[in-house]
Amino acid sequence: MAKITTHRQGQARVTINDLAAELGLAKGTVSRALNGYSDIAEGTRLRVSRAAERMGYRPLAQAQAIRTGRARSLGLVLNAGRSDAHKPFLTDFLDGISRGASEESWTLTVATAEDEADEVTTMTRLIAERKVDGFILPRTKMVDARIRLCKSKDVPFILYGRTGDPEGCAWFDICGEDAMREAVLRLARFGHRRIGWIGGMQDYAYTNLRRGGFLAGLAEAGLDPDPAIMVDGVFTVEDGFNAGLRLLDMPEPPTAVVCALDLAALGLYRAAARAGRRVGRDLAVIAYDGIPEAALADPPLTTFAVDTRAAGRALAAMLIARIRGTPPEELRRVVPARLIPRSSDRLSILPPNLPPEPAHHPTTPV
Amino acid sequence: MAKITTHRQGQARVTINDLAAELGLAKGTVSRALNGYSDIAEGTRLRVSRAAERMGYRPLAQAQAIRTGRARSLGLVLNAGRSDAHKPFLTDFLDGISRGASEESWTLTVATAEDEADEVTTMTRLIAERKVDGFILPRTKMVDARIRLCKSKDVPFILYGRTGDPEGCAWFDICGEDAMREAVLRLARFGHRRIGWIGGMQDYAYTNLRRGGFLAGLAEAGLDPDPAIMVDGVFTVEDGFNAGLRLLDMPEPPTAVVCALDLAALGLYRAAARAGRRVGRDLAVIAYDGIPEAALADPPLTTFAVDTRAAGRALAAMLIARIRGTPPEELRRVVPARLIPRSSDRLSILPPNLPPEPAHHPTTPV
DNA sequence: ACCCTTGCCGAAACCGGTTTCGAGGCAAAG
DNA sequence: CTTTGCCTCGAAACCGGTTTCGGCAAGGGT
Repeated sequence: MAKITTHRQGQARVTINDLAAELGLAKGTVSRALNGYSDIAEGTRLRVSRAAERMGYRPLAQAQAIRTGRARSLGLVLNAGRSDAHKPFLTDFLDGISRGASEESWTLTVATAEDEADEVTTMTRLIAERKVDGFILPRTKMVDARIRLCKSKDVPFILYGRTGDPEGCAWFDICGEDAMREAVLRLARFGHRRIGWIGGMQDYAYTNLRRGGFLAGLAEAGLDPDPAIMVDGVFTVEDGFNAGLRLLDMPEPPTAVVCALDLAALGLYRAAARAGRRVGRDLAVIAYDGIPEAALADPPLTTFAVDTRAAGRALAAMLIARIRGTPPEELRRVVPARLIPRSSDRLSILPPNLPPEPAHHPTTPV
Repeated sequence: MAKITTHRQGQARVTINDLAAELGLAKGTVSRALNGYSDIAEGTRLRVSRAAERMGYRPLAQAQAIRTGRARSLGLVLNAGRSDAHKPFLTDFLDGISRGASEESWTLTVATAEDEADEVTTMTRLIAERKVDGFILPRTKMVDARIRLCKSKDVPFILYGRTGDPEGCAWFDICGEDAMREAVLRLARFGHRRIGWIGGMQDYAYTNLRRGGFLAGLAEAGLDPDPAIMVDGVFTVEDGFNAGLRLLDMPEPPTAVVCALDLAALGLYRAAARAGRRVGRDLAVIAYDGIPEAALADPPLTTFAVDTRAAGRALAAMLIARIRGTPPEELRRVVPARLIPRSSDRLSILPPNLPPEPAHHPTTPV
C-alpha cells in the first residue's frame, strides 16, 4: 500500500509522491508524464495518467504555482463605489467568466474597490501576492489607471471594452458604435429627420465609440448633427430624466432619440411624460444594453442586447491565452450587439414634420 | 546590494531570501519574526518588520499555502442556474465579503454552477486543488447537499441562512421570522383581521422560518390562521401574480397580505390591479428583502431591508475565524431586519370590515 | 566492432516559504 | 567555579510540485 501523506487530521490527499511510489517511478518522471513532456515514453505516460485517474490525484494548485509562477487564477476587481450599471448583468458576467475559467481548470478571484485609486491598490496587492495571473478589466476608460498598472508591472490583462491607446492591449468588446449607427439609420428609415442623442459618462471608452456611431449614422442618412439636441454625461435614470427634459424643452425638439444606455432611456420616458409627450406615440426611442427592465417598460423599449455571459466566457478564454503567451494583437475581438425590436421606436401618432411611415421593413438584425 | 531573484523577465520580486540576506539573518529567523513567534528578540523583530516594510516584501501566498495548508482564500459558489432573487444584492454581497476578507489579507474565489449537483462538483474541485480554505454557503436549504459535502470532507464553512440540522454548522442570518411577526402585528394594529400570506420556495430554510414568524404574529394578535388565504412556493413576480389572483379571488379575501419576498409583492400589485383592487387603497401589503424596485413601486412598498453588504462582511470574518479554529457553536449570529415603512400598508379607503385606523403610532423599528 | 545519436528515465536542484531541532551565549542558581 | 536554564538564532528538513542535467541502454551508421 502506498504511503498516504495526511495533512489535516483524517484527511487524505494523494500527492505526486504517492503516485510515484505506487508506480515505482521518480516523482519528476511522473510530473513530466502528466505535463506532456516529449521525453516520456508513450506507454509510461499512459500508465501514469491512468494511475492518476484511478487514485484521484489532483495537483495542488499552489504547489505548482510556486515553481511555474502561475496561480491558474483570473483576477476581477469590481468597482462597488458607484452604483454600477452592470449590476443586473453581474451574475451572468461572473457565470461566463467562471465557466470559461473552469474549462481550463482555472479559477476566478474577485475583489472589490470603492474608487479608482482603491482599484489600483487592490490590484497591486493581488499582484504582489501573486494571487492572480492576470486581470479582466471591465468598464475601461479612455485613459485607465488599471491598464497603466498592468503594463508597468508586466502582468497580463484583457479589456472588456476598448481604450485610448491600444498599444499592448488585448480586448473583447461589443460593437456599440455599429448599434448606434444602425439605430439612427433605422429611425431615419421611419422618416425621422431630427434625431436626438443622450450619451454616457465622458471618461468611459464606450461613450466616445457610441457617440461616434451615432454621428456616423447621421452622416450616412444625410442628416446634419445638431449639438443642441445632444446631451452627454448621463449615467443614471435620474440623469436621463434631466437630459430628456432638456431635449424636449428645445424650441425644435427631436422626434426621436437614441440613448447610449437603457437607464437613460428609462429617465427619458419620465421626462416625456412630464413634457406631455409619450414614447411610442409621438416620440421614438432606441437604446442600448438590454437590461430586463427595458422589456417591462411602457411601452417596451427597443434596444440592443448584449450577451454578457458569452462576453465573460470569451474574456476568460482570451485572458488565459494571453497569459500563456499569445501576443495581445491577436487577441482583439469585437462582436455585434443584437437588436431587440420592441415598440418604443414605432410611432402611433406622427409628429407634423414626419412623413407617413414607409412600408414595414422586416426588422433588420445585424 | 542584495541579490534579487527575478521571476518573469524584468520583474523583481522581493523574496524572503533577499530580506534575510539584506539583514544578515537566516531566512527561518526572518519568517518567524514576521509571524510573531515568541523565540525572536523584540529588537530583531522590529528590525525585520521595518526592513520588510522598506523593501516592500509581501510573502507569496501560494508558497505559504503549501506548507501551512492555508490558501488564505474564501470560496463562494453561486448558483447561476435559476434566476436568483439575490441578483440585485450580488454586488453588495461580494463587496461585503471581499472587504471582510481583505481586512485579513484573504481573497475571495468565486465560481458558478447551474444546479445543485453542479455546485457540489465545483466545490469538490476547489477542495481537491486546495484553492479555498472554506466556503460561504448562501441560500441554505433545509437539507443541503453542500453542507453534507463540507462535513464529509471536513472543510470549514459558514451558512448565510440556517438549516435543518444545525449540528456542526456556523451561520449568520437575518431574522426573517421576527420581521414577519412584526409585519402581522403592525397590520393587526391597523385593524386588519384577515391577513393573507404569500411565502417562498419550500426547500429554502428561510421559507419555514418566515412562515413560522407569520403564524407566531397571528397567534400573538389573537387571530386564527386560515390556510385558504396562505400560498407558498412563490419565487418570481410571475408566481406572485398567480398567488395574488388566488388570494383575491376568495369569497372572503384578505384585507392585508404579508409577503415573504418583495418579488412576490410586486406580482401581487399586478394581481390586485387585475382584480379591481389597489394596494395602498383597499389592500395593505408588507414584504421582505428591500430590493430597490420596492421603493419605485406604486405605491412604494413597505418592506424589511437587509444590509447585504454588512452580511457579507460578517460572513467573511466569521468564516476566517472558523478556519482558524473557532468552534462552530461560537459562530452563530442572527441580526434583525430593518423595517422601511412606506405607503403600501396604510389604506386610504377602508374595506367594510375594517375599523377606522387607530391613532398613528410612530413606526416601530425593531 | 566502434562511435554517435536518440529515447527514456532517475537524481537532485529549485521555487519561496514554514517549522523543527539544536547549539551558543549569558544570567541566575547552586 | 560549575551547573542549569532561558533566550535567541542558525541550519536544515519539509511542503508538493517543476525543471535541469546527466547517465544508461538501444539503435543506426560506418
